[in-house]
Amino acid sequence: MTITIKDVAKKANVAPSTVSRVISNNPRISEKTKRKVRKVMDELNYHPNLNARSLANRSTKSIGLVLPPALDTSFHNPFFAEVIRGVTAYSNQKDYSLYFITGNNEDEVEQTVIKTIRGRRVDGIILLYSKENDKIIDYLNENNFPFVLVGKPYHSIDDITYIDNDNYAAARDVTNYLIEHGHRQIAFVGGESSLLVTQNRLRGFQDSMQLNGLSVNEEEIIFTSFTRDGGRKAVNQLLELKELPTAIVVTDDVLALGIISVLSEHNISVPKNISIISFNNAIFAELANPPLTSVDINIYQLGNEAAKNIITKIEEPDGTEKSIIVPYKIVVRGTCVKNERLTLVSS
Amino acid sequence: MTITIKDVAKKANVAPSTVSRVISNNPRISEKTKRKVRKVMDELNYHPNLNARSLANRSTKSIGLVLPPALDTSFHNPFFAEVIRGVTAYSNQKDYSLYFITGNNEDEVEQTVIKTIRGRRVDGIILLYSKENDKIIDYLNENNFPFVLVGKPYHSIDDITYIDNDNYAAARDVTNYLIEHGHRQIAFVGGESSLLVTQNRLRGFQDSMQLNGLSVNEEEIIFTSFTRDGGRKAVNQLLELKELPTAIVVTDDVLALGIISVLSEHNISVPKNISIISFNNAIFAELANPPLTSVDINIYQLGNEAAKNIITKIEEPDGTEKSIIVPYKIVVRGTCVKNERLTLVSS
DNA sequence: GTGAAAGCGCTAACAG
DNA sequence: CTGTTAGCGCTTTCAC
Repeated sequence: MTITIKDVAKKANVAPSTVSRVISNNPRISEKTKRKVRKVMDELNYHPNLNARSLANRSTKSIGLVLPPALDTSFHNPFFAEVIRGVTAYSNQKDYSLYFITGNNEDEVEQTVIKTIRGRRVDGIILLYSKENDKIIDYLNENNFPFVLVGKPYHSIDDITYIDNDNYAAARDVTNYLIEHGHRQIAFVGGESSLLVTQNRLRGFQDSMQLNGLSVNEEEIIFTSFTRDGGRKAVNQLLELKELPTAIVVTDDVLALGIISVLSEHNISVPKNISIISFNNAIFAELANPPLTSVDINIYQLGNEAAKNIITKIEEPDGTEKSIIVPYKIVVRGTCVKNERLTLVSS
Repeated sequence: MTITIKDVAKKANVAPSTVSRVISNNPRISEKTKRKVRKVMDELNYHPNLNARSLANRSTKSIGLVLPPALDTSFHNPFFAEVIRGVTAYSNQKDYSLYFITGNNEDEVEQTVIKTIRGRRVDGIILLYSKENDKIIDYLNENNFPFVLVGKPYHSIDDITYIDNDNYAAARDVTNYLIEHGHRQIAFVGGESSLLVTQNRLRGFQDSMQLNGLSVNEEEIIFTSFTRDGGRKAVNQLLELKELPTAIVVTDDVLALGIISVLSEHNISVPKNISIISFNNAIFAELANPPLTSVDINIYQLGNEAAKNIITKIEEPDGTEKSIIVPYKIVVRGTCVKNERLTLVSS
């Protein structure tokens, strides 16, 4: 029923091996027979069986995309859709397919990764998130399996190729920006504290504050989840402070959204009563009310570079692919203004 | 280097076929040898080569997820992340993997679908969107390839299994809801008009209006894109009306977000000056400012049922899988209030 | 430049 | 209950 390489060979009066060579565009085949064979392939509407091919040549032309566990609130983050866009653009062009790897919890994800790799379903892996003590990264490293990380590695930073922004610098910039706008009491709200991106942005924030002679209390640093309850938790904690900060550095637009909404329940208006600056410039940052002042981290490019990196790594195993830092920039919109409140905090 | 079924067989003193049977948990193998073989598999850390297996038994245990072209603004819609969550939950449990199929434009998507299917990389397809004159759906239909559609088919509705909400009824409900709240002049804003979901919701809106003796001008029906510019375009068109509507039915939360934000640029506040009710109850509907009154269409369940459907279809080709209508409900939040404006429109 | 034949790692009759 | 034997559809030496 299914038409195979043999059918093509027979009809074109050549050997199967010749057809195979035509498929892979082997230069040792004459243009004449190439044309002849291609014509027959068209007539028969032939499409190669990719499993057979993968089995024979030990290559799948597929790459595995590892996402955080589907039950995590972060799974919904538009960040992933946008990285995947970037990945797709490049991988499609290079004729690579994407395998989607996730699970309901961390263990399931890990098991799926192992099964997929050992099952020889993919030639390489793109890890779409980075967190502390991640077993997957260790597995990949130990087994010398080609992979690239989107984000900063928790350890072995010199042995792992990664694509990331300079989140530390970005967070410093952002904090400096607030300080330049007259803010002195600034809080920090981040996502899960085990996420590397949270940690890096926190350090940038802290260093900027310190270098500017500003103090940060422990209660002004908050970790929470990407839900309304998460936003509520953060806001409640802020409300308990003797004085409300005049500005907040928020590590993610989704988080900012929730905080703004909950604040307005309390009749605290952004940016009039409090300024917010967040990260990622997700697609809806411009759709928010008010539109978010946010750090554009070039998510698309992050994905695109990751794809480029893993594919060349696969195709040139001896090549020495380097990690890449993607630039960022602050996009000023409507959540951030000069501090009008008189502040008694002195350096 | 790679350890195969033969290695396991040798070490366990059985034939390769026996090992194969143990893997597939064939009941005709004694518990004793099963244990023995499994022990050896563990010791050798054996994992089957899935390509070889797929080649031999003509089944991949993979399903293809077809997404809209990555360049479409709709690609970012959190809808997809949530359906995929639903799909994942079920497919993981059933030990199916997911292949990610998309492209930069419609043709690319179609080519990728064909290559993937003919290349025997997947056993079935879940189509994650439904639009007019979709070639992919025709291809799938003509080739009798197992697939299920999330959304309503454009044609051949009796030959295609689909998972959808009753979007027509939902839109009627929503419009009735606004009318019951005193609104008389109501506008409609939808996404791309070629999307079936847009069409179905529009019909529901129109019928409700008509049945309530309310008229709708052509200019009060607007199609636009999921961006701020899209929102701006819609708002501008509304501002040109002799009188601003007191309420809007919006087919998607993302759209609603943009409209609310642009309206507030014009000092038109939601819900004070205009009520909005939208669809999907996306993850950030509750995070918006104000939180969106939205129709919860149970996206997760949509995905879950789709997975269930396609997998049983694959495993029982003679079974008669039926289409499924997933329930919806209006979630009242903060974008919708009673019409306070005096209206002269009479029925 | 092209063909013959072996083999990738697994499953599926068929036999016993 | 288990082993033997042919493939699945392709690629890849090795000849010529």
